[in-house]
Amino acid sequence: MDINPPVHEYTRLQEEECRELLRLFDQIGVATAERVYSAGDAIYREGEYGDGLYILTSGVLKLFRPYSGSKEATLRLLKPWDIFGHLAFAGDAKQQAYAEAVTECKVVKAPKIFVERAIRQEPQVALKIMTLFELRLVQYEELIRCLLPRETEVRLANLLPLLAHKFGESDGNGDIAIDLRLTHQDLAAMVASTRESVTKVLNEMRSRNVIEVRSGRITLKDSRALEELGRP
Amino acid sequence: MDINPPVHEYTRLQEEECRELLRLFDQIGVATAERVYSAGDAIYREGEYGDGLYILTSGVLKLFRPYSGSKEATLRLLKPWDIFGHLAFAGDAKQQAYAEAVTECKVVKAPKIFVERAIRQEPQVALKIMTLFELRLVQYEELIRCLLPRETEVRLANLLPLLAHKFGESDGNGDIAIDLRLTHQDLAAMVASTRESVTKVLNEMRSRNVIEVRSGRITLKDSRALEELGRP
DNA sequence: CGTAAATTGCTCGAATTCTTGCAAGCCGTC
DNA sequence: GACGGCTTGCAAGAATTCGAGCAATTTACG
Repeated sequence: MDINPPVHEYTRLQEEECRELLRLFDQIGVATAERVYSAGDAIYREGEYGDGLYILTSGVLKLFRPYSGSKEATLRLLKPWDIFGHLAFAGDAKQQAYAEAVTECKVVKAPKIFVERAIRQEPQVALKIMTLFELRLVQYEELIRCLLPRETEVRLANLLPLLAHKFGESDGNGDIAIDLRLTHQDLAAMVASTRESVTKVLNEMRSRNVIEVRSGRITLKDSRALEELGRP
Repeated sequence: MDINPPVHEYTRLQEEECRELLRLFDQIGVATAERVYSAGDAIYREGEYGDGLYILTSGVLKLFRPYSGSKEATLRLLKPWDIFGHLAFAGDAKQQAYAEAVTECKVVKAPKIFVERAIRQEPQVALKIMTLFELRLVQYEELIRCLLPRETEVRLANLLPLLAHKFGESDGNGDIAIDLRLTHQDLAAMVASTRESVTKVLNEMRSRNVIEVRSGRITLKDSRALEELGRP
C-alpha cells in the first residue's frame, strides 16, 4: 500500500470527468473527430481560431509559445484526459499557443457548435466541462508559481514536484520517478531558463541526493528538501 | 471618433455576458449575496474552500500570492465584471490566492449549489459562465507572457499595454492613460521584480518619451516603441 | 497649514543568470 | 562496429538583478 499514491485526487477526478464527458458526447450524438498525431506534429498554431474543444486521450503533448525572439517556453505538458484549446461561445477566440505532439498521441476534437448544442441538451455536460476548465486554470496557476522566483534552482524545485505529481510513478521505496524522458533543454523551456543553468542546478541536487537521474529519467529522492528549496 | 477605442472587444463582451448572467441568476431566483468591501479588506484567503462564484461589480480588486518568503506577486488586477474564485462542481477546490479590495468595491457571490442548479435549469447560464472562464484563462496567459522574459524592462513593456488595455482611457491625442494610481511597488508586484528595477526602467521609458507619468498615472505615448521593447 | 508617512531617486557591491564556445559522453541507426 | 546526432559538462566574460541604505520629493491626514 502506497503512502504517497502516484495518482492524486485531481488526476483521478480529471480522468473520470473527461471519460464521462466523452460518453455523454457519444450519447447525445456529438460529431467528435479523433485523430492520431505523430511525435512532432502540430495540432494547432498560435493565432488560429479556436473552434472546438480538444481532448487528449493518449500520448503526451505540449503547449508552447515563443518569447524573447528565439526562445520557446512550454506552457503545459499534457497527459491523457487533459483538455486544451480556446473556444469562445460568444465572440471569437484565438489559440494563444502552439500545440505539438511530444509522443504519438490521439486527440479528440469536439466542434464548438456541437459542444454548445450538447450543453443546451444536457446540463451535465456543462458541469463536466467547467470542472475540466477549472483544473486547467489551476495548472496555469502552478506554472505562474514556478515562474515567480527568479533563481533557476527555486523554479526547478517547484516544477519537479509538479511533474512528479502528474507523470509520477511510485517505485516502491517511497520515491517518485517521473516517467518521461526529459532533456535539460526541455526542463529549461518549462521554467523559462537556459539549458546550462538547469544542468548546474540538477547536478547540485543530484550531489545532495535530492534527486536521482537514470537514463534521462528523474527520481525524487527527498521531497522535503525540494520543498525547502522551493520557498527560500 | 477614436482610432483606438479604449474599451476593447473582449472587455465589452465580458461586461455584457456578466450582466446577462446576473440577470439570469435573478430570474431563476439564485440567492446571490452582494457585499461591500473597503479598501484593504480581504474577500478570501489562500487555502479557503471555494464554494461560490465571485463577481466584481464595482471598484478594483487584486488577487495576489506570496512567494520567495516575504514577497507578494499580484496575479490579477480586477475591474468590474471580472469574475474570480475557484469552485469545483465535482470535488473540492481551494482558493489559490488572496483576494483583497484595492478600492472600495462591491462583490456578488453566488453559492456553488445555486450556480449548479441554475446551470441545470438554464443552459444559457453555463454558456455565459464558460465564456467568462475563458476570459479568465486568457488573463493568466497574458500574465505568463509577462513573466517569461527575465529583464524587467521587457516585462513592463508587456505589462503596460495590458493595463492600458484594461484600465485605459483614450485622452484624445491617441495616447492611452491608465486610470489607476499605481506605485512602482505595485508594478513590481505584477512583474515579480523589485521596486528599484521598476523605477529605473520607468525613468528610462519616460526619458525616451515612450510613457508619461503625471501624479502617479501612467500614459502610453508611443505604443509602437513599447511593442518593440516587448519582444527583443 | 503642518507634520508624518509614503513614494521616488540614486548608488554600490554581491549574486545570478545569460551567452558563447567547445569537449566529452550517450544513444540510435546504418 | 562505426558513424552521426543529440545530450551533457564545463568555463569565462558580459549583463542584469537584487539587496541595503539613504536623501529628496510627493502625498495624505490631522
